[in-house]
Amino acid sequence: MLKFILLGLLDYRAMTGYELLGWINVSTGNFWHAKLSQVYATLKQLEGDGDVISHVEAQESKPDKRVYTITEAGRAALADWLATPITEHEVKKDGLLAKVFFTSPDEKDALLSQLRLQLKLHQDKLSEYRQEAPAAIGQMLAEQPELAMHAYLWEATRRFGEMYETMYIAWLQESIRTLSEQLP
Amino acid sequence: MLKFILLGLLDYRAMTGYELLGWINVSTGNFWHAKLSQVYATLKQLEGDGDVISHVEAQESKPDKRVYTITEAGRAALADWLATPITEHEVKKDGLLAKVFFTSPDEKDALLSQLRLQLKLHQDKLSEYRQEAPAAIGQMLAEQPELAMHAYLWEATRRFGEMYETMYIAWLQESIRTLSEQLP
DNA sequence: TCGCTCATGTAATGGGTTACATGATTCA
DNA sequence: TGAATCATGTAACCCATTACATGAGCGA
Repeated sequence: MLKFILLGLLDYRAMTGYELLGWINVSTGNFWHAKLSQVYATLKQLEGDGDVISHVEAQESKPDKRVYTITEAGRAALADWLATPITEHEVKKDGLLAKVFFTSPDEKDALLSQLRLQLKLHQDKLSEYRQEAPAAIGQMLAEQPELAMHAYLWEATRRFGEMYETMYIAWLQESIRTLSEQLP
Repeated sequence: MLKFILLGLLDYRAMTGYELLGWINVSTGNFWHAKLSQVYATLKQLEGDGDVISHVEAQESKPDKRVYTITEAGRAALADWLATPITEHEVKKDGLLAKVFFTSPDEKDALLSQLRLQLKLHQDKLSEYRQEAPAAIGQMLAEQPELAMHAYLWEATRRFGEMYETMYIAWLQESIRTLSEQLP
């Protein structure tokens, strides 16, 4: 539900669609992401539902921008979503696991090289969670010092990313080792 | 791509849509899932593309069934997909993390009880990976002993589920502990 | 001069969920 | 008697991606 991600961010402060995507990329990118086109489409839908309102601001030496502000109805919708607990186990989808599952056992070398490529991708992501992500939290706090208490929650989600990538790397290393022994 | 999951399963043996969903639930459910309606729709699409063919079989005291068989073109499409490496970091989506991120810091109690509910869900899932999942692999091997080499690959994906749930539980426990101290 | 940042959107298509519609057999 | 299993599908809708379309300013 990108809808709620946008409402959550607009609850911090009014922003344009372009700015929203910037925040998504540095903060919620860990657990939710979107394309700019979807951000604009969703904002339009939110405005139609009365959850946000917008106005156009002219700028010097930059294009005009449309700034979105959350409404009371929008705050209520957000609070409602936050208060609704998730009671089912959320199912993940992972294309790599699908390939591992269905690879033909005689394609051992191709599989192992795909796993080694993944290892590099996940190691890079891990160092991002350890370096860029804490910096992004600091940046957000610098812009909005009143959100200090929120930083603990942001940190918890960053920490998830760190633990997830650590686990993924451990699984890749274990799998590379055991499959290289087990497959013919 | 449910398409490739279905081709992968049909490469083991010919099956009906209903049977395919049964296998998805006990084997690939870990990394890919689908609704029955989507399975039927995707099979129809695959048949239109020439990747599978089907025929109807009459049964005693059961409804007629339509059995799908993979074609040479389907095998080629599957091999092609398997050979194409994933070169980008796959982005996950997680509704719980979204809620943690955007929860108001003064909703501490509501948040903690949502995290405790999740803890139970993930603990149940972990024991499923430790009990039902190995049994399902044994079951698949009993039905198709010629797939013995595939079992190493299936086990690798089962192991991912086990490690993922273990990590998720550790994160939940850590977050419950630290947030209950940090939030007011 | 080339690519990046800022800035906005629409249209077509694809992938997936929910709801609808049907019906026999078997087991508790 | 009621629920579960077996068995098939369609239609409407929602969410998301890709492609298209435009354009100024700035720094290398």
